[in-house]
Amino acid sequence: MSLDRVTKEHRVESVERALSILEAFSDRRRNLALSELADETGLYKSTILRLASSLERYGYLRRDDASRFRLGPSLWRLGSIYRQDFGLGEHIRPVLRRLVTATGETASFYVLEMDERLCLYRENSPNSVRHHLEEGSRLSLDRGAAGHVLRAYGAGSGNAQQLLRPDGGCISVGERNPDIAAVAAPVHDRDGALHGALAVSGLRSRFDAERRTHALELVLEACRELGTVA
Amino acid sequence: MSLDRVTKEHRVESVERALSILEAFSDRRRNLALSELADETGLYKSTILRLASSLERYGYLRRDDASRFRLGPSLWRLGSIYRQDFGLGEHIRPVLRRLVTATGETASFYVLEMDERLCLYRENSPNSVRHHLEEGSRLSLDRGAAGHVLRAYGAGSGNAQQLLRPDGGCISVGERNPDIAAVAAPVHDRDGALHGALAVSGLRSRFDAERRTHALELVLEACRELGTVA
DNA sequence: CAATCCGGTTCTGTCCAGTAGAACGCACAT
DNA sequence: ATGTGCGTTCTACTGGACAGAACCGGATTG
Repeated sequence: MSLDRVTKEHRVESVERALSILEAFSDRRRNLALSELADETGLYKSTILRLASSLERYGYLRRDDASRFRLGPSLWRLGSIYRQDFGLGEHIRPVLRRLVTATGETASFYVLEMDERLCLYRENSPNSVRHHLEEGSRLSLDRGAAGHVLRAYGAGSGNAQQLLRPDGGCISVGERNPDIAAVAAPVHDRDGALHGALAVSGLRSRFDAERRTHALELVLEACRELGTVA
Repeated sequence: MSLDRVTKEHRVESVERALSILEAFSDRRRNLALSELADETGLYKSTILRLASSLERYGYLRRDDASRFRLGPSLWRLGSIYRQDFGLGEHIRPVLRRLVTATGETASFYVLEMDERLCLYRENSPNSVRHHLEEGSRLSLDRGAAGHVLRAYGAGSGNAQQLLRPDGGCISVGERNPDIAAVAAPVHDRDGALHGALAVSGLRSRFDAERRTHALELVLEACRELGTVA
């Protein structure tokens, strides 16, 4: 009987213990002491040291001069391969940059992963000093224009359709962050399947209704352009 | 007795088996069949399926509609945290972009990891159509201006010092790729420790001796600027 | 049409890999 | 001098993980 692979019973407990060590890190917690890892994962320190030794050997973890653990270079290397698999290569940054220039706001590209969105590319606006979000960030799908777009086109969520405009894009104001407004639209690949969502976002005080409408036009046009290379 | 951590005997074989599955992927081989993974890793297919189940569950691997394995989103997310740890945030892309604009060539930032260099940031020149190198790429240290710089300042290699210019930078022509010339210089952090190397590279037919000298001046200036934020 | 091949999946007896958790050493605080 | 907390080492014990055969289904070949 063929179970769904992700939920199937097969598992290797040691591997999942090791991965749970890696999962303890976040952009707010980029280095951790042994005791902190023990607290976070519930693993014994001796267990962590053994697992960490293997992770270090393969470059997934490292230890700094103060014996604190940090994530290792193999993650960046393999993560970059994951991103390359979306096939946007050298095309997306110029497109994002044009959007930044034309709108004065930050431009991003998100993909749908499970029940979240993941930021693959981001070009910050020189104007946005406290709009801090990094490539690699995970965000929810239930707030923000890009979340609605990914939910509507990719996750088959009926209610997200209602949040879309007739042109297929979406505008949100102060949903994920009260001060931020965003516009987004879907990028489809040649087969018509959802590839990701292109978004422009900025402080709502500057990114007003008129500018949002104009930005969405530019985003929709950029999505059509990206759709020809995906 | 305190052994060097990376070479110490402790290891968890199952974890290293799982990681060897991830290591089978590269930018040239972004999706693999079960049999290909078996060939590449030497593991039994049943072993791979068990290990892969855990990797999938944590988002490190996924399977597409054709049952081929691909790297998963967790690698991009954690890899981005690794890159953030270098603290270059929003400062480096504008610096790289200025170098691209001023020189007409591609600009990159590399860090030293073990006995290799790893590309963390890259801004491609619109001119360079076949100068294909991605963020995340690993390169050797023994060829190319950036490799020499990282070896000289970070790996304590005596002979690399000789390849440096009096101003601390380096120029290379056709070392790693016969058609490519590059200039590079070190970025130090506030403590004076090596942070990474900034490089500009392009086709040697266009990136001639005069332009390289000028580019190196700009790179050295940019390195000083980046040194104040690292 | 039957036989063969190949890739992916399932199953289970066996064994040793991996864990739990105590003990230890060291630095720092009281 | 004593107590605390962190990181490291050690080992008896157990169940996690593997090897590898068997199976299934689709594609190919004769």
